[in-house]
Amino acid sequence: MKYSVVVVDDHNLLSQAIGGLVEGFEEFSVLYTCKNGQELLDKINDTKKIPDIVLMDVNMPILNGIETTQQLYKDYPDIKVLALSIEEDEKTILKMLRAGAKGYLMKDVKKSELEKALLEVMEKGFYHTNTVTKVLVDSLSDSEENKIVFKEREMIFIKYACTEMTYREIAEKMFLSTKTVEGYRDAVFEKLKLRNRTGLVIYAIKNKIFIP
Amino acid sequence: MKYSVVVVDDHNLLSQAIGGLVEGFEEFSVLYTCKNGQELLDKINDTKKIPDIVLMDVNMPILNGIETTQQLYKDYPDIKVLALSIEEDEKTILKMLRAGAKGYLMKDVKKSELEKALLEVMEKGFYHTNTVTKVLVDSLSDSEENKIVFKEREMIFIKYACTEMTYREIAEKMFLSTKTVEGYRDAVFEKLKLRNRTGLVIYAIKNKIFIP
DNA sequence: TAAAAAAAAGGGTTATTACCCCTTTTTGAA
DNA sequence: TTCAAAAAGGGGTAATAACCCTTTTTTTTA
Repeated sequence: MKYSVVVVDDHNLLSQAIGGLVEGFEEFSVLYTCKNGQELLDKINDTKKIPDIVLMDVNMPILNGIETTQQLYKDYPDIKVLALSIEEDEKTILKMLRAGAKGYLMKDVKKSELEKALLEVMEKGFYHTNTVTKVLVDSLSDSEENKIVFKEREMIFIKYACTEMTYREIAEKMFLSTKTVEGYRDAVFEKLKLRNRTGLVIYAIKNKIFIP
Repeated sequence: MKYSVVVVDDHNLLSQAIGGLVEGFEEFSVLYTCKNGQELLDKINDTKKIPDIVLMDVNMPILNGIETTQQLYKDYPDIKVLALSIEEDEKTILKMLRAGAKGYLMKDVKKSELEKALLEVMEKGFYHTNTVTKVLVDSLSDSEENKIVFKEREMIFIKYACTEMTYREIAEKMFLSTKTVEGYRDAVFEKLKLRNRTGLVIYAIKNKIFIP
């Protein structure tokens, strides 16, 4: 019995091409394809056709790969997700893996590597390229031994950032230029892999840096 | 013995004019004047010349009237603050009063009213114009009888706003246009008198609308 | 004391936010 | 059934935020 694969990608051409490759593999066959995460979740719920493995694009309209994977992992923990993306940045890779993906491939992956990845995910439970492994190791040193450590000034900045003050106002309070304050913001965002202040406030409250 | 007054305003002309008026009052005399809040706090700490009443501008560089009043109220609760501003908007008035101001006058106040206000603040503890009283009454109905009530959709919006999602992403999640989502934001900000999402996140966590 | 790290700040760009205005459609109650 | 909210959304704009990259000065430490 072949493993069943679902391809989720908003680019019709690409998803068909990938589907074609998969059909060519000895051990795999395509169950169906979807144009976005919502379509996948709906299809699984409606038809109960549950794939063994999902080849998931990360950037899709309606419901993106990260959110879809989270949802899927919650409702169907046995379905393996193998991420397939053009993006290679650390943040995205980590988010996808944290969401439950078993592997992360670039879209320019060779046929042979795709097959290898699919097989390893089904048999070993994961498949990681060197790039992804490095990201994992780096993130590990952030969360275990090294922990995330803020400098004095960064800590002060975080506390001010947990108010309604603009960066200009924070700069006035700290007797610095706004550019310096924005520098602290960038450093803190990088350390915590954040996109905006909303995330910082939640982090600060969670970690009792700021008590509301 | 006359009551001592300190005038804090970044406009030299205006602070001198006000100083002149105060000097003309039977019961008051000017102790000194300052160009911003920081200067006032420094002067009080350095010289220990503590005024009975401070005529405080709201919009000043370095340290504005709201923050200065908060600080002053914490360290010297006996010093009365009478706010003097060109701004007449609800948010500013409320912030100034919450910070501890005993009254709030427009800068185009007449000499006789200024004297009356100073006297009443010293003798009755407060002086409020009709405008300010209305703002107080309105804010009261928000915090006691009426309470702040959010509609269903506003609640959902608030929960999404407590993530790193942009409004565009929230709109996609809620199957609405960004304009509608921005409408919810405006409504919520108005109800809570907020300036930005940072304040909303803190409010939501404080009030257990969102648990991080 | 030379090299490295941290702190401060500037320049520039684009996206997002916050804040107005105002219109249409839907819905609910009088 | 009509009147009034509520819900959804459009247009425009200025300020702010986020994201780059670079430079100078100060502090640390190897």
